[in-house]
Amino acid sequence: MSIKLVNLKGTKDYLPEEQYLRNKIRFTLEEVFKSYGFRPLETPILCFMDVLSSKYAGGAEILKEIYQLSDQGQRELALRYDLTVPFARVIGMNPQLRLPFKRYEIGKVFRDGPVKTGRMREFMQCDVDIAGASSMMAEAEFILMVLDIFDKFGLDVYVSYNNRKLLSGILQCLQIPDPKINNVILSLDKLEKIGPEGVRQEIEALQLQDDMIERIFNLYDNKQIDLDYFSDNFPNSLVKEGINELKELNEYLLEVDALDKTRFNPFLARGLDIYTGTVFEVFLTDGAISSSIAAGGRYDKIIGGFLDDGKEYPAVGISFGLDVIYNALSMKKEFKNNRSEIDFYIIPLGTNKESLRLASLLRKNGWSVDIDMTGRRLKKSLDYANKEKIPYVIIYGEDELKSGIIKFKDMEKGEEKSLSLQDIPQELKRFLPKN
RNA sequence: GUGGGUGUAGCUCAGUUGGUUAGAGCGCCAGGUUGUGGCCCUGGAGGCCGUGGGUUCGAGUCCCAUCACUCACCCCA
Repeated sequence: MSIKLVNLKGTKDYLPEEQYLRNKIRFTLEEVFKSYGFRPLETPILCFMDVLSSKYAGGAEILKEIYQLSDQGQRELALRYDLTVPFARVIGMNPQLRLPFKRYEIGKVFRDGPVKTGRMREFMQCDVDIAGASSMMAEAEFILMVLDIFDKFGLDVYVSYNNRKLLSGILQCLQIPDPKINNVILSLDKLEKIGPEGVRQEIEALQLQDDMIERIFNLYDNKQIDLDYFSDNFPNSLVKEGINELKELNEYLLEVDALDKTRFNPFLARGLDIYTGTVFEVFLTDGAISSSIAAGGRYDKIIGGFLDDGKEYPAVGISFGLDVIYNALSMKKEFKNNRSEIDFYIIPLGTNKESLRLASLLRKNGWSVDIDMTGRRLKKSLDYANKEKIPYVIIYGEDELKSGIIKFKDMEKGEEKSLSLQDIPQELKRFLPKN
């Protein structure tokens, strides 16, 4: 009986065509991360369960989604479900690290949760965080970095942002009972997604007093909404703090000409317990993908709470969804029908040894070279090169061996040129300059 | 977790009111005489018709169950 070849639900193989673009995305991300002074960090996927599950503000929900396992020593282990806990652990284990500590990590994380499109159980997370910075300069740099990155990808995006202090403070002012504040925030966060009517239904289901609901929606209906409006109408220390932070951030954004790419959205909330201040989400301007393609915010309490060492670790972070970016890019036509990464395909016709030597020579000169090793007919090999979208083919047969002149074929144009074997690297550079 | 949809070749799908050897296109491999691709022609490999029961002389087709995938809500980055 044969084994049934299947992947685990929520996992998948990324075949070369797809993986090529994924690698490119990853490379671009890393390049920009580095240019903003973030340094690479890699942490183990395999963790101790008690470290992963201790005192983390993620709450009990995420704990259910942790993959658990044990080793031969009966230790209770788990697969990491995000990159923030490992980040905090590294800070705790390395007190000599100078703050602010800026790192990025790109790696796989695992969640045993529901699977749907764009949501796997094993997936890539690209996190960039800075610990030890309380200034809004951190947020400004992150937003700037986001814009740089999507500019490189050629994707038109805007950054929606808010401050959690503002939203919570307003709701406090409205006398909404504490236990329900979170629910209201969650509903308001869906304004863009399900519209005001949907949100109204959800909030009405919370059985708040009617005048509270009306006041909430008055806010939404008021087009003139700005920071001064909030500070005038909601005298509350939290609101004030939030507004000051937003104002500081706005000044920075103005200075770096990023205001036209950012939108203040007073109802943006994001995941509940983690964020303490600024929150932001990145969306495609054309709305081709409705969910956010990157998101982050400030979480000043998490690392300190996790380490419990009496110190404070104000932190800001952002997470990029590799798969979402992939989806966005693959919708653009210039990313379809990508030519092969292979520059030349050598077809030996009774010249295996010499062809190997030629391949080696070309590779030393910086090209990617593939070579036929099946000995199949010439037309089959040409067809293969054609289907693989390899741009150039070199035909190296016995005639060429004798004359020292090989045939060099442009697969797209169909043109064929004769080139002297002696100075082939120089000749080929004229057709396909390497950078 | 709730509700809907779909399961037939590697992929996209046909498959009449139940009827005998299960189909197409694409892809893959090979051939259409010696070393020239993209088109065309021919052939080949590849299916327990998701799985298990039931109805029937007979089930890919009808019924039940189950599993998987998928979409929408719920929840969650």
